[in-house]
Amino acid sequence: MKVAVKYVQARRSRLAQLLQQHRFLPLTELCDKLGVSEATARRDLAVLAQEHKITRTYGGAMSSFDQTFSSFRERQVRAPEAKKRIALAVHDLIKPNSTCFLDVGTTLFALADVLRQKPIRGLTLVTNSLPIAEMLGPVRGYAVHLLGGQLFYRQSLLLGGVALQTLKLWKFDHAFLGAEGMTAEGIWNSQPDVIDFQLAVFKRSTQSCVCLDAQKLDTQTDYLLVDWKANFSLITDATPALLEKRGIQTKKGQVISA
Amino acid sequence: MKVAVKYVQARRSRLAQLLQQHRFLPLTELCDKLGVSEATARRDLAVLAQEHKITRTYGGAMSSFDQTFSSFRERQVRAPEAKKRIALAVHDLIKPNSTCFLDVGTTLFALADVLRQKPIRGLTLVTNSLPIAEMLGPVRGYAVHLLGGQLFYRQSLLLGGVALQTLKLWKFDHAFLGAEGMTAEGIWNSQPDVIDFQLAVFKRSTQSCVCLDAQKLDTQTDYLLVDWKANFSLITDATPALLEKRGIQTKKGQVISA
DNA sequence: GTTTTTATGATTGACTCCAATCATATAAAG
DNA sequence: CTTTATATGATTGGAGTCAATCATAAAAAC
Repeated sequence: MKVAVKYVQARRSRLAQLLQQHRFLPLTELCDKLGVSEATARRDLAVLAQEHKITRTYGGAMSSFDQTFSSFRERQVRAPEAKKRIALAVHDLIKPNSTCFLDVGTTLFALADVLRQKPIRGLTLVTNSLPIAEMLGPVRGYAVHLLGGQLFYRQSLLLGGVALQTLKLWKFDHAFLGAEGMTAEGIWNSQPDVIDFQLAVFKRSTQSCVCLDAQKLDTQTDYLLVDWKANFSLITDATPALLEKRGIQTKKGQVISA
Repeated sequence: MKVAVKYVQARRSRLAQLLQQHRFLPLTELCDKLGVSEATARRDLAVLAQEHKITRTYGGAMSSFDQTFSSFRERQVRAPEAKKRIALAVHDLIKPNSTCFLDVGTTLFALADVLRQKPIRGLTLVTNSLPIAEMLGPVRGYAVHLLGGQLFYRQSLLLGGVALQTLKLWKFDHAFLGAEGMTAEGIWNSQPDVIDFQLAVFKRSTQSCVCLDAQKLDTQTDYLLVDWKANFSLITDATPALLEKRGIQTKKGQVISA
């Protein structure tokens, strides 16, 4: 039984929109929502797939537009077990009702995941990482703030003058930062404006922690963030013996082992 | 042929991680990536699904964590055609190399989608909406900035003192705002801090536009944003005749019809 | 008003996916 | 070293999905 062309187009529009709102919908559910048979839904999906408006899977469909910070999430995560251990060690440090800054990076993302799964009461969390904000935003009892700034999409982070300016409004109990490497000389990163930002975070924090796994040992990039005399803690899965073996001389109590 | 328990656990961890990095993977691809048979992959997926670490679908799997601003995206979108027309009308207004502010709301999200599909060269875009930042972040040639502030996850927006502060750093060629309703008296919204913020945006914009579809006619909420004497443009699919019929007296050239 | 076009749901046979079962081989336990 | 447990891949039969086909009914065109 033929229906009017404009009804068909409206139905297909609504179908595409439904799939934009859900990550995946099985065919039977699409039939229910649209009030059509499987055969009709299949034909609609075939047309929309051909127009690249949806993505077809076996038994269902999803939208074509990938609304996640895909370049961040596709990044190869190395040493996930070590990062998880560091994240758990950090979790043990954080007290209820405290204010923490979370930097960008896969170790901090692992920390966000632990904070999501094991919430700590009354936390105020400040970050410039959009995936971390996205991860922790739904957790009841958390007040999540973003610093703002220019969006660097590939790294899923916000930087620039605005971020530095809004940073000045904050005072953190703890700050948890990432870096690219650590050597006998200190902690290294590869972008000067990231370092500027991180130093600014240091200044505004009662306790500043750099979270690095053992794979970052002996990695030196272009810019020295801090040397070992500076006032910060290192949270790492590398043992004190291993650190000493690599010529890293830390102060008493500076290293927190994960 | 039995393999060690720790190999099984490592493989399952890697499987969960793979699915965190991709929205969906078919079973055959998971087999390829993990180097196991379908039967083994199915058993692994069954275990991970039971532990709520992944979501199983017919023919494949995806991660459990829903990494989109789901409360925003699940919101019922009404009058999508009208919103699309308004979005296209706005697109026609925007000149290359200009600086625009995009507010929160489903009409502005439709605008973001048009700006994604039909990019305008050299735009600087400022927003406090995370889905809009996420949508436009990947577009080459766009500089996307977020204002920062406290994350209101359900509305997927940033508000508060920080947002107002960082707003002061900007001057917009155009600002495109949403609202809850319009009557003979003016434009209405339902939250005072949203109105404070929007008025601050008005002040910093050469041209301020409110984008409302006809469904918002005769809708009055708690707070008046602006009356019709104020200096702003209305971009709407409601005809001038319909506006006049509802007792809305606009200034010459104030209404841009979509 | 008549003819043509086409969208629909039902049906069908082919294809894909699935869990259960089994034999085998290795890890784990004693 | 022996015995037990269990992870694996292959196989199987059942379940689910799929596109093609068809009859029907209404929209569209004339």
